[in-house]
Amino acid sequence: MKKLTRSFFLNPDVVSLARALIGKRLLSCIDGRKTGGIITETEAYAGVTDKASHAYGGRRTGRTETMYGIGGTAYVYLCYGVHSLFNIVTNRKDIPHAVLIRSIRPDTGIDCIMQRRGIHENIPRLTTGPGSLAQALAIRTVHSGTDLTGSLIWLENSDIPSGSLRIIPARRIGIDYAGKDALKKWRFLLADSPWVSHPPAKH
DNA sequence: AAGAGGATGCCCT
DNA sequence: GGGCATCCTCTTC
Repeated sequence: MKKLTRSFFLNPDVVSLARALIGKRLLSCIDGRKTGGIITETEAYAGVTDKASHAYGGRRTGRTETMYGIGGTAYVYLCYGVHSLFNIVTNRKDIPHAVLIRSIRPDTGIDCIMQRRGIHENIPRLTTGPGSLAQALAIRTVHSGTDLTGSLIWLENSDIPSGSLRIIPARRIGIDYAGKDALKKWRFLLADSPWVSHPPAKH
């Protein structure tokens, strides 16, 4: 299947891009093993104007520096001292937009993923939630700055017709400190998929 | 130089 | 629904 190229990641609308990533495939070939699957859950982080973003107000530190690079770069950081969280930097250089990939449905290297996760069945817990997903694909903080048009971590189109995808917007997770921005529905989920970390409330 | 806390996950009740 | 693991990054002194 066809690898996504630079132009895809340069979209200036990070919220649209987060939605467009649902149904694409995320792959890694790390430690000699190819693993990946269909993206089922994402969150948009809109840089300097988004209180939930690490780059809010133009913050620029050693950690966040990669967010200021060109779209199609990985931004990986450690959360709670335990979990690596994988983001895709978007937009042109110096605009620190990013999309957090929260969940995938695995379709490649499932045995390897089960081994890395210490789980011996193919169940949603394997690759849902950003920390679990990064562990499944062996993505660690050393991979921050990786070029996503290369051959270590990359994205592909899937064979799912994009018109057939039902996508649900929802509030982002774990950003209660972000005031009004915490209410924005900038998380996107594949409808009715069990491969998501926080299913939306039902009515 | 030191301390607080975080875009989480897992296990317990 | 609550506690805790675990450590890096950033802020402040």
